[in-house]
Amino acid sequence: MNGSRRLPIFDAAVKVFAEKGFARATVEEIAKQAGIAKGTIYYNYKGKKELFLSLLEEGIERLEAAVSREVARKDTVLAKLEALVSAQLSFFEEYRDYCKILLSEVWGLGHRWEEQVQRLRSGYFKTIQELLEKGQAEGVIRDDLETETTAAAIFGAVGVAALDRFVFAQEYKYDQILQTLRQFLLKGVQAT
Amino acid sequence: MNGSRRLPIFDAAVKVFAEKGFARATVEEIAKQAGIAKGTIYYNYKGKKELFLSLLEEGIERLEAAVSREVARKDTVLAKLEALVSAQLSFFEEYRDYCKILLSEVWGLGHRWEEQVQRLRSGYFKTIQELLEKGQAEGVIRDDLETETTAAAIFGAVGVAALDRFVFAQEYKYDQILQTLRQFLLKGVQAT
Amino acid sequence: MNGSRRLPIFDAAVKVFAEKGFARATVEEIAKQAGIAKGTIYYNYKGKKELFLSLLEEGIERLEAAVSREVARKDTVLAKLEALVSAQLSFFEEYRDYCKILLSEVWGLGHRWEEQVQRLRSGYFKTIQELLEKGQAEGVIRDDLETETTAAAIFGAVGVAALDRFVFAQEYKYDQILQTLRQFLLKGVQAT
Amino acid sequence: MNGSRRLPIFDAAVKVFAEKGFARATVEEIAKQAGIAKGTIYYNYKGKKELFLSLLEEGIERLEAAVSREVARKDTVLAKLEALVSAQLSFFEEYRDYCKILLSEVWGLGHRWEEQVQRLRSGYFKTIQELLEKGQAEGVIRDDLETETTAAAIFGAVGVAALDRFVFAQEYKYDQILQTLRQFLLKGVQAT
DNA sequence: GATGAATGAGCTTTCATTCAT
DNA sequence: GATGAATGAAAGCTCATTCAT
Repeated sequence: MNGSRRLPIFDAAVKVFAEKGFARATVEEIAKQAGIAKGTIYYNYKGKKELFLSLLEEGIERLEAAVSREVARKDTVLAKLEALVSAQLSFFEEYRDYCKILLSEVWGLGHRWEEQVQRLRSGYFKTIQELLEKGQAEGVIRDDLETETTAAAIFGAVGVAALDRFVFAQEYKYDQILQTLRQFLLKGVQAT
Repeated sequence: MNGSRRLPIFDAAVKVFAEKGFARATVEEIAKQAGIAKGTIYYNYKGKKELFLSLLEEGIERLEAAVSREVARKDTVLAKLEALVSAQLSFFEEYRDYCKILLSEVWGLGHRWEEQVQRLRSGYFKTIQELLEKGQAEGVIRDDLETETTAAAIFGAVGVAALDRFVFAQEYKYDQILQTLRQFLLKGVQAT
Repeated sequence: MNGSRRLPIFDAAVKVFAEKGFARATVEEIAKQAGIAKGTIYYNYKGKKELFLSLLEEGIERLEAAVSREVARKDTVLAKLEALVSAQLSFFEEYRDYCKILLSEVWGLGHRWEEQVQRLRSGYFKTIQELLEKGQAEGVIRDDLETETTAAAIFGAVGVAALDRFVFAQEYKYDQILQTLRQFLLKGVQAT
Repeated sequence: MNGSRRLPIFDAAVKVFAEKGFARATVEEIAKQAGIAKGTIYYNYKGKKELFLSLLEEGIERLEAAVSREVARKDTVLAKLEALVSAQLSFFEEYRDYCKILLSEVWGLGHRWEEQVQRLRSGYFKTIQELLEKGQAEGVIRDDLETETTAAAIFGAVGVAALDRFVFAQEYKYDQILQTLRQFLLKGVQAT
C-alpha cells in the first residue's frame, strides 16, 4: 500500500511538475520519466490531481519538519529566526524542484489547491508570525512591524531569492546568499 | 495594432487569466467576459499565447513606468528605494490581477515565457540592483549585501506580501502595510 | 441552437446506439456515421450521455404522441385498446431502431436512466392501465385482471413480438402480426 | 470445469451483472464481491465474456429445465401452457437477477451474444410455439393466431410483467400476478 | 470587421488481461 | 492454485484554432 511503486512515481512527478507546472505536465511524461506504464500511475494514485496534491503535502511537510527542527535547536528569538531562514534556504537549495512548485503552483493558485493548501500555507506563515510576536514581546523585534505582513515578506524574500539564485542564475555562492539574506532580514538594507 | 476592439479584450483577458491562470483560462471565457465572439479574439491577436504575452509586457511596462516615475522624483538613493517599494505596492494594490499573474505565471514558469520575459524580469530587477549598488558606493547601503540576491529578495518580499494581503486576506490597512514594508526593508526586523 | 447540425447527429446516434447499445457505441463511430468530426458532437451535445438521453426522450415522446392520437380517435374502450396496440406496433415497425433501444436500454437498465426515464415509462404504462380500469368500470374488460400487471404484460407482448418479428425474423407479414396480437390480447389463446 | 472456486465467482457475477449490466460491470468488482483476487477469475474463466456467457447458458438451461419439468407433468395443451407460464413466473421471481440479465442483455443485444444465444432463445420460443401448434391441431387453441408471433408475445408478456412487478414495484402479491397472467393469456382482456 | 460552427490533436482516465511470484 | 501489481489499448472529453459567411 505504501512504498511499492509509489516512490519512483513520486520522484518523477516532482521533476516533471517542477519543469512544466501542473497543467502542462502530462501523466504520460511522468510515467515515461519513472520508467513505467501510464496505467501504473493510476494503479497507485487516484489521478493526476491526487498525485500532485500528495506531492505538495509531502513537500510542505518536509519543509516544515526541516525548519521546525532547526528552529527548536535555538534558544533566542533572533537565533530562531536566523535558523528558520537558513533552514528554508537550505531546503530550497536541496529540493529546488519543490521550490519551484511551491512558489509557482501553490502561490500562484491557477487551480483551487487553496482549500487543501490554505492550512499548510497558514501553518508555515503562522510559525514565522508567532516568532515575530514573541520577539516583539521580548523587545528584540521592532514593534512598528505588523507581524502578518512581515511574515509574508520574509517568506517571499527568501523564496524568491532562492528561486532566482538556485534556479535561474548560472552560478551562485551559497554562503554569500545566506549571509546576505540573514543580514538583510535582520538589519535591512540601510547602512548604519 | 492599436485600440478599437483590443481594449475590452485586454481587460477581459487580464481578469480571466488572473482568476484561472494561463492554462485553465479558455479563449471562450475571455470572449464571453469581453462580450464578443471567440473569433474576434483571433481577429485581433494571433492566439491565446500572444494575447497573454502582450498582456504581460503591457503589465510590466506599466509597472516599470509607474516605478520609474516615482523613483525619478527622489534625489537620494534611500528615498528612491522607498519610492520604489511604495510604487510597487501601490501598483499591486490597484492592479491586483496583474499581481497574481506576475507572481504565478511569470515567476512560476509553468510555461516557457522565460525567453520573452527573462529580459523584462531582469529589467526590473536590474533597476533595484543598480540602485543598491549606487547606494553602496555612496555608503548609504550596507556593503555586506550581495546586490543580486538582495534585489530578488526585495521584489519577493513586496510581491508576496502584497499578494497575501491584497488577495488572500479579508481586510487590510494599506498604510500599515506600506509602513511595515518600508521599515522592514530599510532596517530589518531586529530592534536596535 | 436547434436544428443546425443536430439532426444528422441525432439520426446517426439512433442508428449506432440501436446497433451497439449505449455502452459499446463510441462517439467516434457516431461522428463517422454522421459524416462529421468527433468534436462537433460535443459542440452540439454536452456528452455521450446527454445525446443518448435526448434521443430517448424524443423517442418516447414520439411513441406517446403517435399512440395518443390514434387512441383519441376511437370512442369505446375496446376500440381504444386495439388502436393503442396497432399504433405501438406500427411505430415499432417504422422506427425499429427505437424499438431496440427502448426494449434493451430503457428496459434493461444497465445504466441509471431510471431517474430520467421512470416517469416516461410510467407515463405510457399509466395510459394503458387507466384504459383498462375504465373498461372494467364499464364492464367490457374482465375484472379479474390486476390492471398494473396487465398493462406491463400488454406492453411486453407487443414490444417483444415486434422486436422478434421486425428485427430478428427474416421476413414477416405485418397484417398477420397485427391481427394475431389484436386477437391474442383481446381474447387470449384459448379457443372458445 | 467444475466446482471448487467457480461457484462463488458464479454467484457474484450474476449479482454484479444484474446490477450493472455487462458493460459497466468490472471484473474487479466481481472479484471483490466473491471475496477473491482478480487473477483468480482468470484462472477459472478465460475472460469476462466467457464468464458472462457461461452464466447466460446456465441461466437459460435452468429456466428451460424448470419449465420443461412442470410442462411434462401436465397432460393437456392448455394445462401445459398454464404450467409454462407459472414456471417462468416462478423462476423469474426466485432468480430475479437472471430475469434482469435475460431481458436486458440477451434481449437488448448490446453485444453480439446473438450467435451464442440465438439458439437458446429460439429453443425456449420453440417450446412455446410447438405447444401452441399442437393445441391448434387439437382445436383448443385459436387457429387465427400466428404461432411464432404469439410465442414471442407470451414470453414478452410474462417477462416484462415479472420485471416490472418483481424488480421495480415496491410490493406485489405473487398469486394475484400469476392469476392475472394466466387469465390474460388464456382468455385475453375482453369480458365475455 | 466580426462571427461562431466545425475541427482534431491531445489529454485524462478506465479496465480487461497478463504474468512473475 | 492464487495473487495483485503492472500494462496499454481504447474511450470520453476539452479547447485552441480555422474559415466560410
